[in-house]
Amino acid sequence: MVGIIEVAQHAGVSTATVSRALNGKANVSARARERVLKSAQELGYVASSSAYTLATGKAKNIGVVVPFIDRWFFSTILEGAVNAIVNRGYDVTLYSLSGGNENRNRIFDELVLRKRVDGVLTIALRLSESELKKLAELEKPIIGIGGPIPGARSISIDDEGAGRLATAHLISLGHTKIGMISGSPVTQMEFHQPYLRMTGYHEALLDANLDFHPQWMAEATFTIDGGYHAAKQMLGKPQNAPTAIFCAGDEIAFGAIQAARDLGLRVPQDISVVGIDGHPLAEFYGLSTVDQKVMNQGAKAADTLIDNLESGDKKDLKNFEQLTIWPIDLVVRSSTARRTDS
Amino acid sequence: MVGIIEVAQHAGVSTATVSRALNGKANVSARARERVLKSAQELGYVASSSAYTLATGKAKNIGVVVPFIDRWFFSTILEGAVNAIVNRGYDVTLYSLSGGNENRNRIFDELVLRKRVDGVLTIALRLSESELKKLAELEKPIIGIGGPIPGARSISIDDEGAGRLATAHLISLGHTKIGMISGSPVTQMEFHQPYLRMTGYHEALLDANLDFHPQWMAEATFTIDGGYHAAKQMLGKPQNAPTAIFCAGDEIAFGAIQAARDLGLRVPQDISVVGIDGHPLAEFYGLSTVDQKVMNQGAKAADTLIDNLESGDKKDLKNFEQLTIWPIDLVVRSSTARRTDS
DNA sequence: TTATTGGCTGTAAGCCTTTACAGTATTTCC
DNA sequence: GGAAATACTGTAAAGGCTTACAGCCAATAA
Repeated sequence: MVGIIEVAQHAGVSTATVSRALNGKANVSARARERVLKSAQELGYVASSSAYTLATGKAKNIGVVVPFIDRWFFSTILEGAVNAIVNRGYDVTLYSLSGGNENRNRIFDELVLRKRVDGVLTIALRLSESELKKLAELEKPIIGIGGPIPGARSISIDDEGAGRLATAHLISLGHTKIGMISGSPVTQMEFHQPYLRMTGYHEALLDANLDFHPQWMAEATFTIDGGYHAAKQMLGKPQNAPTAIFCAGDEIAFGAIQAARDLGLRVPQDISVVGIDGHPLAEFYGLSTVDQKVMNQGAKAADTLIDNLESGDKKDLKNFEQLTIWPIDLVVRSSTARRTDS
Repeated sequence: MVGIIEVAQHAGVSTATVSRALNGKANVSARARERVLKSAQELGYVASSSAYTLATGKAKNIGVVVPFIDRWFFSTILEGAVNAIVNRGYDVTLYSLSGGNENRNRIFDELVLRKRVDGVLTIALRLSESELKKLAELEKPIIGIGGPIPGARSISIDDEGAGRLATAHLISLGHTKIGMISGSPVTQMEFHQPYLRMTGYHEALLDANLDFHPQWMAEATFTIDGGYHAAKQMLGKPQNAPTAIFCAGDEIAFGAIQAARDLGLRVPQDISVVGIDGHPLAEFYGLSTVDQKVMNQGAKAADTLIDNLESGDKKDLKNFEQLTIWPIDLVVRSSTARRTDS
């Protein structure tokens, strides 16, 4: 295994100069730098990251914690975050909580403590008091996506506003019988998106002086089949069915569209459907949706975290609470239309 | 920051004893061990991983390389692998190639070389000559999922056999006009699954003395809308449409089912559809499919890799080529039925 | 009783970098 | 030409752990 000493000998300089040259530090003559670079290249030398970390205290590594990997929302944020992190020259250590909650303690205790990571990015995760305390003690910057984190930085859309926007869109099309299929939380430790989106729905109804009917409210897992079954129940009732449905997520909406069709209802003539997300299949299904540019959220959070890390500014490392509201955008397609009196 | 020295003082022993006790080594009296554990607990001590790695040469970390994260197949394997790895007490460093190929070199050069990882798990990735050489030189064990890797260990289903099995299932139901929607590779550096599955399809036809009609062959991206569009073309032709379709992936099959319905064809009465994968939505769509237990593949590969790593057996570290064929299983649901003469 | 063994324990070297500090060569300015 | 500043360069300490080796003591054997 070739180390810094071999490179130094090969280049005819000291290890200090090799280190300086390779790390782009000042105080290295052009000639020395060139020779070092060439030697390192030739010998295929790359500095040991553990020695680097031990000496500098920097791990060049970001810990990313997700509740699940194999779901569209999480994997998409992850994709955005991972690419952004790698582009900044950092590695990512991935922790998934899907393996069971007993891992959770270990993750926060050991992995962060062990100086494996310089900072932590959590996705759609509420942190417990003690977890926050631990992270704060270590002065590791944290950033969260999906909801506010007490004492730390975070990025989230305005879920309530998104619910209001989607519902208002339906109202503006003349709908008065508007149902909602909400999402059920997948784990205990998530944010209250479903609840907030529902609140937005209620507010929009209230603003328009529309009644809320409990039978127009359902809950489903954030999947196509969840949405399908819920919508089938809601739309299958012979009378008093809504003419429009707001779904808390796009996948739910895809299922709802499917269910409507299976019931012989035309979308959008007989029933309008709107979702939240901006799922890649929304285009295919012609789904009108509140786009929240999921992948970009991951990238943005990662960049913010690393900016933070690198802005030697100590004050920045203090994880003062700060919630950045991520913009959303209503994309109207063919699943919503003006209400037709039938 | 509390280090091993503080723990040693607190417990009234030497650092050597602390290290031995914490790592479960022999030659520590029960009393000393207990006191060390208690002190470490009280002080909230966890050994620095960089120091550990530097001293032992072990990173307790597995590098996982995927072409994409935000696609069902990859994220599911990843989920399985990550959970298995964490259960073995290792971390996972995740590399995605989706950010562009210029990252690829960096990943193999630096990240592995830098001793960040003890081993590498690649998912659905063909490795180049030089990448294999690099890994071999470093004597880092590698394992791949999705196809054979020259000179290294790998796990894969028999793609040709899967194609044969799916097609034979349709044939056994009396179908003679059998189409196939193949998948298009997403990146250059993937295995030839689409091609192999197609070969299996051809073989099965040949075995049954059935003709192959080029117009019954289409290609689609591995997505619902890809399958939808391809199937619509194939089934939309007024005459000589197939009565059954074999899709190279479940998502393609979902789209095909959709397309058939939109064309007024009943599944399975008018058209049978079979896929490959075992996607969680297969149940919902009633899709007959060749289940390849994707998540388990990830877990199995991870466990094999770590077994390898820990079986101090030097011979095992030689990455002798070895392809483990992963079992598949035809799951028959309601999307396939006996051909009815129409 | 003494000699041997075996179980524990501690000291200190080693893992591979980075970087403070001191030292040398070169340039600049009177 | 000499002094002072500048630009490099090298030596060696530090970072926090593991572990080889030597030392100690109590237990066992003779």
